[in-house]
Amino acid sequence: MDQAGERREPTMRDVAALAKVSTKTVSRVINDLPGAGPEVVERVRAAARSLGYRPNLTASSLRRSDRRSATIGVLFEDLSNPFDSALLRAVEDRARHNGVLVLAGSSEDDRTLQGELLVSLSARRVDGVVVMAAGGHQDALQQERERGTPMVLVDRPPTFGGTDCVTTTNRESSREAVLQLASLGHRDIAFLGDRRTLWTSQERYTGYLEGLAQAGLTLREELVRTDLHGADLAETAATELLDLDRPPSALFTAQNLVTVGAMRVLRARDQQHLIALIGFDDFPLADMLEPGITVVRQDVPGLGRKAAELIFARIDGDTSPPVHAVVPAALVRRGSGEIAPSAPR
Amino acid sequence: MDQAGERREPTMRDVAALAKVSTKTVSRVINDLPGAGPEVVERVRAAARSLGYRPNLTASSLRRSDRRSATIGVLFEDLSNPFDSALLRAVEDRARHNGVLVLAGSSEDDRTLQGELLVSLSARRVDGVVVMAAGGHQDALQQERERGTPMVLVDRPPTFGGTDCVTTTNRESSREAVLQLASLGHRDIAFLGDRRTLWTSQERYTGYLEGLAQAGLTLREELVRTDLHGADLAETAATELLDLDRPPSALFTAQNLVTVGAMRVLRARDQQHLIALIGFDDFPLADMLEPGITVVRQDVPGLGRKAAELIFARIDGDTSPPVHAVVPAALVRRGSGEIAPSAPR
DNA sequence: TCCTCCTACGTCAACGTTGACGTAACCGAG
DNA sequence: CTCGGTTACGTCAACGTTGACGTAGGAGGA
Repeated sequence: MDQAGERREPTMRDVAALAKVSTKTVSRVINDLPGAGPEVVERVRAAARSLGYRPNLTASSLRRSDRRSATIGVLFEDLSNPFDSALLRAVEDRARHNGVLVLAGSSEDDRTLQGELLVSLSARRVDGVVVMAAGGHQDALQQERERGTPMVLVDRPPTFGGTDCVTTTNRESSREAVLQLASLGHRDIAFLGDRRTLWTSQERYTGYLEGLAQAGLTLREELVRTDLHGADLAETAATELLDLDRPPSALFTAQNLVTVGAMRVLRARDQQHLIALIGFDDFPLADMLEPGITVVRQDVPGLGRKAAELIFARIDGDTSPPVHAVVPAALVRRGSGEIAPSAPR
Repeated sequence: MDQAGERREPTMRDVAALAKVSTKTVSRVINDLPGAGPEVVERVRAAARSLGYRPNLTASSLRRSDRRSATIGVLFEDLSNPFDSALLRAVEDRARHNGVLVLAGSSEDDRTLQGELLVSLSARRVDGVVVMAAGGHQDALQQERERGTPMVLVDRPPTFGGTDCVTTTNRESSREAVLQLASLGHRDIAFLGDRRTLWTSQERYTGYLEGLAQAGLTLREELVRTDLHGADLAETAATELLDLDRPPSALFTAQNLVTVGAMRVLRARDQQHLIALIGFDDFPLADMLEPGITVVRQDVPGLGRKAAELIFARIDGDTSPPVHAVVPAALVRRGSGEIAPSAPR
């Protein structure tokens, strides 16, 4: 069997020859354009079928005036992360609806890699890109945007103007989580966050501060731990926090993997029923744990749908002012966030 | 700001004009081909940079003799499923290494949709496709394959010849799981499986039968439940099984979501420490549950890497006989699979 | 000195498709 | 019967790029 098949793909010319018409007429039939009589249409269709003809979209988009490739780029941090993949899926569904396919890539939160992928995408002349911006400066994104590429940022807003974005209620929901803990009597609430370069981390931290302030609590700086990228760093930080002379009675973990790391530590010390925990971002089976993990759940499909809507509107020529859409997240109470402080001091 | 930027992309012609050379020379410089003097190279590079020139890969691949698009298609069941997305990520990493991007789509185990996506991919002239075949007949896949498109199937083998595939040790690992349960004294081991049309389900069921036979146990047909697509159906089935007059003392759940459904039921009835459970396919946090869930863990990155290796070899013209690569899975003992039968009868 | 070979370019056409435009045949109205 | 309009095609060139091939000029050998 020929894996690298040598057969030339049939072209419009082949179909035209078989149907005894011009290639232009074949083009009309294939694209359902008027100007072809019924019997010619039938003849062309039959010829195309018998040759196994498939239109070549790359040639077509090269020649077409709108220059559309019917392809968009999606550049997320890590496609194997449940958050990212759920987002991708939501975008994909909306894209399919428009007959558009998705070129997907993982930037690993690395600006260089993100830039390279962006170049690869633009070399393929995608109609637009949906990007989860890597932390730090966004020069490459801005440059691409200024070249005219329709662009929507998700999860994190642009640091430059003129570009749509979709984010969640990071600050408000974080504040709500902290207020929930405070209302139970917690006075020592720790913050464990991801990289400080990430906008979401900053926003969630701000929400934490607002929550403390609103509850009349004072910030204990030693209870704030940031730059915890990955569950392992989170574990270390959680251990250190719990080993303090005056340890926190509640933890607010501001990211997925940070929550997991903190959970591991609590379980290892058998403190999961003593120390309250609220995490940002839901994860599968959070309800099956003992206790169930209270989380701020983002509306991931909602984020993806909105991002897709925006990018397709822009591709279709919508020139209204840039939008910053905010999709509300919700506090899901499952137990771990409803633990009262054990021994008030 | 112009979201739908009207600026025409600079072309080789523009660069050539500015550098006062022919487009062919620009082509040589851009592609690092010999036949351009050092100062011309510098002039062209400068012109390209100042115009912000970006090569148009679609035009290039149209004209090139090898006709490569440097893009492959990936068609999985559901990109938001952790198994699928981990697989995608592994393929993507290998692809990036070759300067290749990935067009990704979810077929939802629907043959029609899979066929449509396949057509979309081939219209974009992808260099090859990696497919998780939808259940049932694979006519569309076979047809595409016979047109000469390099193709590798993952997770499920082709029902037609001449095509590479990569699968895991479904049967052997299932047998091992059942033998593990039998060795603890379990005689009533239930099987809960996904759609019977799926090859993996069939293989895992066969492994279950082999395990029973090898342990000298007789099959009780009422303990076999299949076609459980999704956690909800699995819940119903598990409930019914546990309500039998002579309920199983151990469950072998042959798929991800089926395991989750069964777990929910066990927990709801507070039997998670009484009834043994082994699931096929690992999932995040399986170790954090009480008890930890014993699973057959597939080597997902290994599967993805192998699939990518095969597809790129074929794209590069490897015409050796088709391969069926098998990546070993491993039994991960965490507790739920090590529960002995409570009251032997 | 003349011829050959090589280097560094340029010219031209073609990849598969479609926009712009041309034209022959036909139709209905005046 | 003529004229304007419409329908159903066809012709041609161009999208951005590269393969095939041509050529001027210089280097080098006999």
